[in-house]
Amino acid sequence: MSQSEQQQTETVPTSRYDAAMAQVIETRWQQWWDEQGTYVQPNPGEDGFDGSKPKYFCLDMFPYPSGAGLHVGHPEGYTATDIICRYKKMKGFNVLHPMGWDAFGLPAEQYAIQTGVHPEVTTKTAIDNFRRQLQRFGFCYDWTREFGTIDPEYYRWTQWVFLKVYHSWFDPEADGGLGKARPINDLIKEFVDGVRPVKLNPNAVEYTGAGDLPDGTDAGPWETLDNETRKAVVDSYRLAYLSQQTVNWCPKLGTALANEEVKDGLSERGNYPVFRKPLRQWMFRITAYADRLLDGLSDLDWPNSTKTQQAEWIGRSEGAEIGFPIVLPGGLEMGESLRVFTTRPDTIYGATYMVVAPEHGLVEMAIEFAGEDTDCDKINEYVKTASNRSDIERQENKEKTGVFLGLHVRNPVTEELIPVWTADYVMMSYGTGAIMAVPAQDQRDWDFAKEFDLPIVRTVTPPEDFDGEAYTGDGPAMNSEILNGLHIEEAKNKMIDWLTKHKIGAHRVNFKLRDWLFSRQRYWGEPFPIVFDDFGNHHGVSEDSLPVKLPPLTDYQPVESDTPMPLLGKATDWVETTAGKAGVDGMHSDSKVRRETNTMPGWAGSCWYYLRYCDNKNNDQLIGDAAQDYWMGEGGVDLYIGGNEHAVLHLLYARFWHMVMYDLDVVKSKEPFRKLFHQGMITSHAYQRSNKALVPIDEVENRGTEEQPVYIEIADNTPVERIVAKMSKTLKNVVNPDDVIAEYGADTFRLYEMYMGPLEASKPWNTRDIVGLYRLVQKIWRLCIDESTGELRITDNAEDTVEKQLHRMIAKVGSDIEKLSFNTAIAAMFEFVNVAKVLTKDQMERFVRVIGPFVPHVSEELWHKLGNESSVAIAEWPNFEESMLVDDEIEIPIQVMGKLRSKLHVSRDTDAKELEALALADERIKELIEGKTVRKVVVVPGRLVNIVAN
RNA sequence: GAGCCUGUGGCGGAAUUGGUAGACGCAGCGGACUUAAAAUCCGCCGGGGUAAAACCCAUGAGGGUUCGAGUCCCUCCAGGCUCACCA
Repeated sequence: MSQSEQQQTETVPTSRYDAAMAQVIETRWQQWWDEQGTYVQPNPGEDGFDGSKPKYFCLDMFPYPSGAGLHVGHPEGYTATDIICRYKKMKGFNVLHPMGWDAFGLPAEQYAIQTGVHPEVTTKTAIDNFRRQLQRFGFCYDWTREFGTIDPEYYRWTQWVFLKVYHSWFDPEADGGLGKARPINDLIKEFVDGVRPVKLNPNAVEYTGAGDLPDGTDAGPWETLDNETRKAVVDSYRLAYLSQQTVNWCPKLGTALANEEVKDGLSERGNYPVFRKPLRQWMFRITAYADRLLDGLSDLDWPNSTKTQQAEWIGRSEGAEIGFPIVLPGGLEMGESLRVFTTRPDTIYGATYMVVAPEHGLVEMAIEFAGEDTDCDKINEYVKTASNRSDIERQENKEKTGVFLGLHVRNPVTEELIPVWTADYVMMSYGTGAIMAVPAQDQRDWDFAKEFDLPIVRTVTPPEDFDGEAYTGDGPAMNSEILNGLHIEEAKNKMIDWLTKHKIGAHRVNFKLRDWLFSRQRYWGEPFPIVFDDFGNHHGVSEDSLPVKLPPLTDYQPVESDTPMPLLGKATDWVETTAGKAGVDGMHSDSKVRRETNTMPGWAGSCWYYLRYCDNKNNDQLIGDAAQDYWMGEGGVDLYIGGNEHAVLHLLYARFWHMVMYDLDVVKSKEPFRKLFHQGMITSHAYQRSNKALVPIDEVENRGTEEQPVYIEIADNTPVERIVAKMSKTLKNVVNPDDVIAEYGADTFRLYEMYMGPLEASKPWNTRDIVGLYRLVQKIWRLCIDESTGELRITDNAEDTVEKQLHRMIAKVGSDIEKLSFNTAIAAMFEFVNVAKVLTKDQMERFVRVIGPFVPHVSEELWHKLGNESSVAIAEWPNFEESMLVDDEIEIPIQVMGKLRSKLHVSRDTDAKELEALALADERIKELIEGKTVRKVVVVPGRLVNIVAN
């Protein structure tokens, strides 16, 4: 051994906190917690459950276990909830803090197709990897409650909920007009008893099913009807129903997608083009809940932006539905009206033409009753082009196109005949698929009118200096006979009254929200608990034949095609079965049935998972009463943290399921998630060329200094700008949590992510900054442990300033955790270790507990070194004294005219009079106000003095 | 096009909710210890100004309310997110 090496070994302390020690400490305690069951939270009725404690249900959005492993964004939210849960536990709560896997869905299937490995295998591998990674963070999850949405014991209940919804209808009159779901058997009984007229659901506008009954017509007494008609009527009321719908068909993915899964005409997964196509699909009647989904938002402690997004998605707008009598070529009135929805009934005098969507029924009628002015070829051509245009094309090209249908309607207020056009700027899916065009007050109509030379009549007087085109602002009505002079609101009301009185129209509320398309033609999802008989009628299987297990498929390659071919169709043995085997009540057990071959969308499993955590081992019920009463209580989940990318989809769907289950007495809380919080995105850096193109980080070098960097793209020596960008594989700026833990340990990682900034803010990852938090852990260690011996460093003399600072830290950390302000809580820890040089045993025991939620491993290690045998996780949160938080002597700024000029050092409780006197007597102040008149002295005791003098 | 959010040192961010702007961390600079370095400890650290002070400027820009504005109001600029031909 050389001399220098010898010296080195002598100088390196034997017990220094470094990465190697972090690994040892962290894995040791993680194993111990696991053995001890430290984080296992018993349920009501189980051993060790203490019902006297209040509950805290803290939920993370469970991850989708992808093959790529954990992203640094995952532990951000998870560390936050972990800190809160540990804190709440120490404050005496029973804490429910579970974790599971959202494991069905398209990405897993796509990945399986790419790799040729079965999705069940890849998904389970990914889950194991995710679990390992999460456990390495030392999160206090109760792993005995873990499950995946792909577990048959779990999706059994997903299917059970589907059946519940399937066997229900929405009674709009129930609950005093609020409406609620009721069992479908109630409805049938009302039909049988003659209490309710038997007719197709008037609210089921989408229904085009088998019964051949015109919408709204009474079918006659129940007993006179054949089975087919009865079924058609009942089915039209179901909350889960089959419908021929124009859906978003994605040929590349071989499946239909929900509106929510289509962004800018491309599939959210994979970015493939999406086209409109009619398909027979399972739908959820979520529109029945539009009002309740909207109204329920007001009571929730959710971010405003999320509430706004949901409200806008639901898209409630008030206006009128108006009928315009149709006049065929040649002047024949056939007694039918073209119905439109408008938010501006006051502008009806300016309605100079009508537009219907290309898919609207009137287009066919125009061809059927074609006159001289009807160019059938042109119309057919237009409709065909419009349906072939993907949504992206529609959005890219907003130039107005359209064709005159050759027929007219009578404007019911002016009695004038106005032409009817078809154009793709009117959507079949909104309102009635038809509009009255008022070019003077709507820019889109204006553009169309200009394009096709249609008349424009202003009915709202624009301001004198108005030089725009369509005027959408307020002003007195003009050219509007009975409305002239009225402002918009009054005019609207007056017109609606008039329309109602003349039975031409009525007040109407319209929603953007569409019913939820629930079928997918893919393999990796929950099968429907539904079979079809030889006549094509659907039947739910019985509850006790659940789960309907997903059949193993070796060939899960999707068929890229324009016609849907559900993958489960390949499992012929599974599909072709009998009523007895499938478990259909009320059919002969040998009757042949075919199983539904569509699967549920990825959202299904996440719609109710929070409930299952409460009682995940219950084989008889989705959730037991005692568990539900305790954990869900009145308000549901106490805190739900996850990304805002779920602001609409998941959170809206889950609320909908919850409301249905509430109506059907499955759950007792009105809403699932009382408080919601979104963690911000963790971003990274990348470089940007002058043309805004992004450059990966490994293609740029800094040719300047640290202080004045000059970033140059290596390939062509051009300067680029350093910007904040999302982490992505292509930019090569992804950070792997495993690497960070290996270099610094999990405690440092946790501190770093919490110290980056406010939890809700999006913030860039800065590897350089991690060392600051690493040093904090080391300082904590050195404050408590003698590095050279590994023994505790304890003093018998409590120093006043240290004791005071400790109380402050306890108070600050506690209140900051409650506010989810973790960065400032950590700042308080820095301040404490910067002040404290040595602690008494009593002080150390309090200190170690306060840091516990943030750095559980170091805390546990020190806690045990202090002689404790049980976990610090179940220790009590230390108290602080209010009196220790304030200084006896405080500094009071003296301002003159609002500018800081001097300071007073006075006793904390100096009153206003004395402060004023002291301030005016201050040497510096005397100088400044000399020769001036003191107009006013503002004194805020304990805060400041401001002298107004001039 | 509509709605929402954000803008504070070289960087990440604090600011008792209208009351001393820049807590805390990173980076940087100076010093102590060391043969040297690392680690650690002490100090400095928005700009101008001064020997040092005083003082002046400063929270994207401009205006307003107020004894007092990063915080409230109006206009504008920049960036981000969401929705988007929704009648």
